[in-house]
Amino acid sequence: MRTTIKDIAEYTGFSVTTISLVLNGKGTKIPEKTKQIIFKAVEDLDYRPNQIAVGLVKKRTNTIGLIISDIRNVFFSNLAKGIEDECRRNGWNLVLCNTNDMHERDMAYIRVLADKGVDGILYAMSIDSNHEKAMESLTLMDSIKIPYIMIDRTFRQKCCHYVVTDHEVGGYLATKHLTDLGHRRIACVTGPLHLDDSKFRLDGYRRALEEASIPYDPTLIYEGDYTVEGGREGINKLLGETFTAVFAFNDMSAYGVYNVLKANGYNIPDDISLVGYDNIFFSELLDTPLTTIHQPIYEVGIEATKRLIEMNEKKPIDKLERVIEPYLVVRKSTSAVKLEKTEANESVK
Amino acid sequence: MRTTIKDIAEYTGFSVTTISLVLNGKGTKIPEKTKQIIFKAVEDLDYRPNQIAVGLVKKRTNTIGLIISDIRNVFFSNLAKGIEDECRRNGWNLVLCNTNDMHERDMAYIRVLADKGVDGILYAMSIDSNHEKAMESLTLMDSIKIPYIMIDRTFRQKCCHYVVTDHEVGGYLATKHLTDLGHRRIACVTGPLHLDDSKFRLDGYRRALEEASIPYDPTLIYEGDYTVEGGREGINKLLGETFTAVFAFNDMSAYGVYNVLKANGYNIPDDISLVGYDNIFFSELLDTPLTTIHQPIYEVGIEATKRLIEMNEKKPIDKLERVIEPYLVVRKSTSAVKLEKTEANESVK
DNA sequence: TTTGTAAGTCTTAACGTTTTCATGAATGAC
DNA sequence: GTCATTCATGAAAACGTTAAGACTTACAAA
Repeated sequence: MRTTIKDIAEYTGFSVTTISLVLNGKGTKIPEKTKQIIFKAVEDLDYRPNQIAVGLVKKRTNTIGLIISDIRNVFFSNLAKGIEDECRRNGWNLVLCNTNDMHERDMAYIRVLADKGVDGILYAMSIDSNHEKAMESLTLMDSIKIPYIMIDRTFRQKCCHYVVTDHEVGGYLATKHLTDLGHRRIACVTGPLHLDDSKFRLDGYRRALEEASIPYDPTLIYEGDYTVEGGREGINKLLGETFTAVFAFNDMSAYGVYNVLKANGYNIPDDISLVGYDNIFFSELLDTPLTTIHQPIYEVGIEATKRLIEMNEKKPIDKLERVIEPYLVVRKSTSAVKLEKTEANESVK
Repeated sequence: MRTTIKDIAEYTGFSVTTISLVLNGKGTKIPEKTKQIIFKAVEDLDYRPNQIAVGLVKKRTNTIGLIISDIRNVFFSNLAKGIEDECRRNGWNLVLCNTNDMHERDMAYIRVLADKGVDGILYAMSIDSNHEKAMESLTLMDSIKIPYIMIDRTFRQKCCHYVVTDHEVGGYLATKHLTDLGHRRIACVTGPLHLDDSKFRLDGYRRALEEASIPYDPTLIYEGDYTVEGGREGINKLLGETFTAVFAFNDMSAYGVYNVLKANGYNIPDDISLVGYDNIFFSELLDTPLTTIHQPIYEVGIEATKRLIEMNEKKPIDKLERVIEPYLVVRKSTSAVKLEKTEANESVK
C-alpha cells in the first residue's frame, strides 16, 4: 500500500520520531547529514504523510466547509471560486454543501462538517430560514465550536462574524441612478423580504426616493424570490401600474423582467429602464446590456476565507464585520426618462 | 470538548467496544435493554463519531474529490451540482478543486486528494493537457490506487473509466439541423482541437456534411477556446468568408458570435443562423433564444458519482464507458436559408 | 573526578475509533 | 455433575501520525 512514516523509519534506520521531526522542520538538533538521508528516503519511497492521521493528532484538517443553496447559481459559483482560490493559496481544501435553500439541510450539513473536523465554515443561510430557524442553525453553529463566518446574508438578531456587501448602498445606488435620470415611478421586484439583504436593498431604494422627494408607493413593490420566473411573475403583476423604470433586486429576476417587457413590445430603455443587481457576467451579453449593481462577490469569498484561516492561526477575533462596497455598472438598459412619458405618468398620478 | 465514545462508555458503564458494536449495528448478541441505555446516553450527551478517527481505522472517508477547471463555468457548476446531490443522497461529501485548466494543478490536487484519503476522484482533465501531460496525470492517478472516473473529457490513448456525453452525435445533430434547413456553407467556431470532445464534435459536423453531400471546407473552421472572447475573435476572422450559418462548439463562444454578428448589423437567424452547444440556462434568455445542443451534464454528474460509489461498495468494475446522448433544442436562432442568400453564396462559390 | 550541558536520537503515549480475540457467566445436554 | 455451547461484555491492538519527555554519549567546566 501507501508508504508510511514507518517505512521511512525502517528504510533509513532512524525512528519515526526523527523522521517526523525532520519533515516538520522541528529537527533543529538533527545534523544535516541525517536530514539528507531522510529526505532522500522520502523521495525514493515517495512518502507523503497521511492527512487523516495528521488530522487526528493535530486536530486540524486545513479544510473549510461551504454551505450555500445551489452552486449552479452564478452568484454562488463566483463566491465558491473566490473561496477555493484562497484555500489553495494556503494549502487548504474546500468541501461543498448545497442545501437547495432548505433549512433542515443547513442543519444536517453543519453537523456533518463538524463530524468531518473542518476547521471553519462559511455559511450562506438558507433562504427559507425564518427567525426561528435562523436562530436554530446559528445556535447549532455555536455549539459545535468551529469558527464560522456568515457570507452574503446576515441575521441581525444574532451577533456573528460576517463578510457581506453593503446591500443598502447597492439599493441606493441603483435607485439614485434612476432618479438622477428623471424617473419618479420606479417599480421593484425584490427578493424575499424576510432576508436582510432584500430588506437592506429596499431601505436603500427608499433612501434614494426620499432624497429625490419621491413618495414611497407600496403598489410598485413586488416581493419576488430572486429567480427568473419570479421576475416574470413580478413584472406581469406590476404591468397594471404606471412606471418608467424597474429595479430588479438581482440579475436573474431582471432577466425575467427583461423577457416579459420585450415580449410585450416595450423598448428597453426607451419605454422602460431596467436595472439589476449582481452583475452576473451574462448581463453584459444581453442585446440590451443590463445596467446593474456589481457585487464583488469573488472578493467576498477571498476575504471571508482569509479571515477564517486567520481565526485558526491566531487568537480568536472579537467580531468580524466586513462590509464590501458594491458599485453601479451603467450599460444600455437605462436612460433618461422621456418627457412625454413623464407627462403621461403625471397625468395618471 | 466534543463527546467521545469514551464518554459514552463512562456514562453507561459499558466498554467502548460495546458502544461501538451497538452503534454500528453489530451488536447482535447485545440485549435490547443495553442498547436502549446506550442509545439514551448517545442522545443525552449528543454523541456523534469523529469521522477522522473512523476514517483512520476504516480507511474510508466517504468523500469524493472533484477536479475541474473553474466552477464559475456554468457547465461545471451544473456538473458539480449533480455530483453533490448524488453524494448527499448517499451520505458522502464532495471536495472541490479548481485547476484553472493548469496541468500542474491537476497534478497537485491529485496528490492532495490522495493524502486526504478520498475514496474516489471525478476528473475533468485540464484543457492545457497535451498528450504527454495527459499521460502524466493519468499515470499519477493510477499510482495512487484510488478509483477515478473521467468526466466530460476522455483521453483515447489510455484506457480508463469514463462518463461522457456523445460529442460526435452532438456535433452531428447540430450540423444536420442546419443542413436540413438548407444551409450548405456552415462555419464552425470549435474548441481546442487537441481535446477529444472538440475533435468528436468536428467529426459529427463532417458526418452531417457528408450525408448532405457538402464538401468539407477548412477555411470555414476556426479553432476557438470555448470562451466568449474566442467566439468574438472567431467570427471576426470568419466574416471574410461566405456562409449562412455558424455552429459554435459551446454556448459561451456562441454568445461571442451572437454579439459580433448583431453588432455588425446581421440579423439572426434571417441573415445567419447560429447554433450553440451546452444549453446553458442563459441561452433561452437571449433576445433571439439560442438553438443549441443540450448536454445532460447534471445527469453525467449523477451517473459518475453513482458509479464511483459503487466501485467502493462492490468489487472493481471491468471498464466503465458510459455515454449519455445529447439532444437538439431548437429555438429562434436558426431558420431555413433564404433563397437569395443561397444564390449569392452559390455565385461566390 | 564529578557535574553539567548539549547533541542526537528514541520510547511512549496520545488522538478516537473499529475489530479481533479473550473471558466469564449462564444454559443446556448427557 | 461435567462438558460444551451460547451469551454478554471487555481488553488490547491497530490505523498513521505528532509530541512530550527520556535516554545516551560526548565534551567542557569546576
